[in-house]
Amino acid sequence: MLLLLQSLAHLGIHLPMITIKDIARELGLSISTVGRALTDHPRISRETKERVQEAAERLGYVANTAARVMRGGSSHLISLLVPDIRSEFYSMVAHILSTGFESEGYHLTLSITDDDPNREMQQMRELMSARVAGVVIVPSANPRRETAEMLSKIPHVQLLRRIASLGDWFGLDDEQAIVDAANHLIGLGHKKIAYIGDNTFPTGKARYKGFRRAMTEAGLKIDDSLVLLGPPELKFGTEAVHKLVQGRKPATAIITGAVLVTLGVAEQLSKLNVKVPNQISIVGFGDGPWQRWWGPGLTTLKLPIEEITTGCALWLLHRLKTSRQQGKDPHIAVSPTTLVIRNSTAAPKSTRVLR
Amino acid sequence: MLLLLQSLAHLGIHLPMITIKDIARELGLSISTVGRALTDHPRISRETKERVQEAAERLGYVANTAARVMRGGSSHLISLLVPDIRSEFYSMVAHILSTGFESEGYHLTLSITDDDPNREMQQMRELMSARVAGVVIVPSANPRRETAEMLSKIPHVQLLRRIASLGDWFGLDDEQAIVDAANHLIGLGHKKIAYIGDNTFPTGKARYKGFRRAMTEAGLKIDDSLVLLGPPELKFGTEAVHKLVQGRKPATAIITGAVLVTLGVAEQLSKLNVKVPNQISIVGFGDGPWQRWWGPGLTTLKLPIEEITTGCALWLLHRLKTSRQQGKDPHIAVSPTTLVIRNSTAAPKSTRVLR
DNA sequence: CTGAAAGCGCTAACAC
DNA sequence: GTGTTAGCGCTTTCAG
Repeated sequence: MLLLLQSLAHLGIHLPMITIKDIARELGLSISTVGRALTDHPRISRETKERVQEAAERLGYVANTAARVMRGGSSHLISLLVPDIRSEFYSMVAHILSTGFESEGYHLTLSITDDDPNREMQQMRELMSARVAGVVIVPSANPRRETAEMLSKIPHVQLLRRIASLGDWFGLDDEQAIVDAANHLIGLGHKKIAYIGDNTFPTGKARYKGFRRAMTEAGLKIDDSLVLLGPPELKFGTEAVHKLVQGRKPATAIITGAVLVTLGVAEQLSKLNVKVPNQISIVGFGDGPWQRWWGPGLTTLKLPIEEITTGCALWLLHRLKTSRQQGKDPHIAVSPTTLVIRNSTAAPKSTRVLR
Repeated sequence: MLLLLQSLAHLGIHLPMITIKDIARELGLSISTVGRALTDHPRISRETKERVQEAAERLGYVANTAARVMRGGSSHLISLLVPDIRSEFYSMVAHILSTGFESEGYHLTLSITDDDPNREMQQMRELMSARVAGVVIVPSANPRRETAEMLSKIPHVQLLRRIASLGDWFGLDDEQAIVDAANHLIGLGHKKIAYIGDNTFPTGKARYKGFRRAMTEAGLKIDDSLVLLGPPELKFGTEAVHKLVQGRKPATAIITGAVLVTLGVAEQLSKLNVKVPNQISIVGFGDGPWQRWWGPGLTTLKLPIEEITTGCALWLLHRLKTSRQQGKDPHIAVSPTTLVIRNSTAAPKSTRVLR
């Protein structure tokens, strides 16, 4: 019989799933007894439990999540909303979350927003409809009000990017990161430092602020023609390099303020055969395997992704257990970045000549 | 009232969701009328539909997927099971699938198997329980029988790796890929070619077979001490390089037969300061940004990921529409790889000396 | 210890 | 054009 069913399945005939009712009929028990046996209810005899267990396995019974959810139970689904999972950044996040949640009985769903507030809202609608237990979101620059409303109804955490009105957040010390990068260059004697980064997202603004702060504190003037602000995308990085190269005022160093921008800039510098660090120094944002191999090795800001993602996961799981949140201030966790110095940064030519 | 509800929500008090019943009460209509209005039923007056629509939006109604699923409807969930989403490879797959499915009203869930058959089985149980509509799986080397049984009950496709008994598959022409790589090296005059790859998965076996075939067809002897077989992981790649370097018989070229192995080998060659292609040539497996920048530029096999993933997505969506599969042979789609020649391959020293 | 029955939210067959 | 009702699979009272 079982074999027959399987061969039917192999033919692509998808049979109805086995339910608690089937087991009850098979064993001549009532539905509720079977249900209790399956949930290890104390007032069920061991013998009955064993019989039920055996029958369940034999018939290939799989509990129906939908039914549980309908009764007000959890979907055991936690969703991750990111702009683009191809980023090594976000794929690392997804991996950690998926692994971490699974061990707690939760399952990860993945939504790509492409930084489009409408897609983001649409995805959130789906998630609300599926009654996801929780959400980890890297929000777009300007989430729709409806998105915020939906989020407010379920446990959620922001990751990396922060929209103040959305509550809890785990992220980087963005401003200080760029301050560190700039100070490193300033310490090497650079004065004409270009900044290529984002100014759309709060994180981007913070990084840019860090750049200005470091320059100001060092008593250096910021040359506006060396500040290129745009979306945190690979394409913007490549274009920015073009502009920089074509501009009259030469920079002796570049700081990039976003992961993909760094990739675009690096790619373009290679393509244009710019000598690093002879012609120009560069400090990147984000570290991984390729940053070690690119040109002379990229001096870059290493981001504590594992750290903040793990923190984020633990926090959300905690929130899911303690159903009711304290009506307190949002939880904010800021993690520091680390400047990894390789060979893409050196003293500027003029300085070295003067020495 | 609405404002009150929202402020409550902001305090973390998660209210019960609005149901079709609430709308009915609000409007003094019956439940079924509201239900029909929401699904744009023909026999409902326009006026009623508009009133219902308005009320639904005002109250923030979100349909309950669980209820739909319980009635035999689709969960609109499609699952992707991969060993490790951090691979640029699989994250690309995830991105394409998520985007592609979303436009068809499906949502992607992500399961990490870590190539562990038990985790794989456990994940599948969860998915069956959640009544996912379909599954895209990169199977582990030896899936548990129960995993196969569960898969047989729902529409599914294998991606990249293929277990014959699991049916439909979209993958690469693995054997031919390595034949191309080997022929390139053989054409350059290499005779002592090392192969570092996997021999656990069917795909790995096919690649290794390609290596042997190319060597045999060229009349070259395969030196077993130059064949290093192990799991398709970064660590194995680095270890393999160590063994190769310590071995007495020197290879003049390396072929790597897996993406992560390539990464490990490349990393290790850099670390050991091996001159490429002077001391040794190398052909990698898989292309991306870093392969261009690594050392002199890595000659490598470019994989048509977008192509096979898109094909895979379309096929699965098709299967979901035509509920009943033809009881025919499994659908097999093989896509060719492309050898991208950069500067990590050159004629072996001895040959050049002789010229 | 076990059974009967209600109800979660929605859809659809059946009234009117 | 709209209302009534049954039932999807499961949990959870309430009865034995």
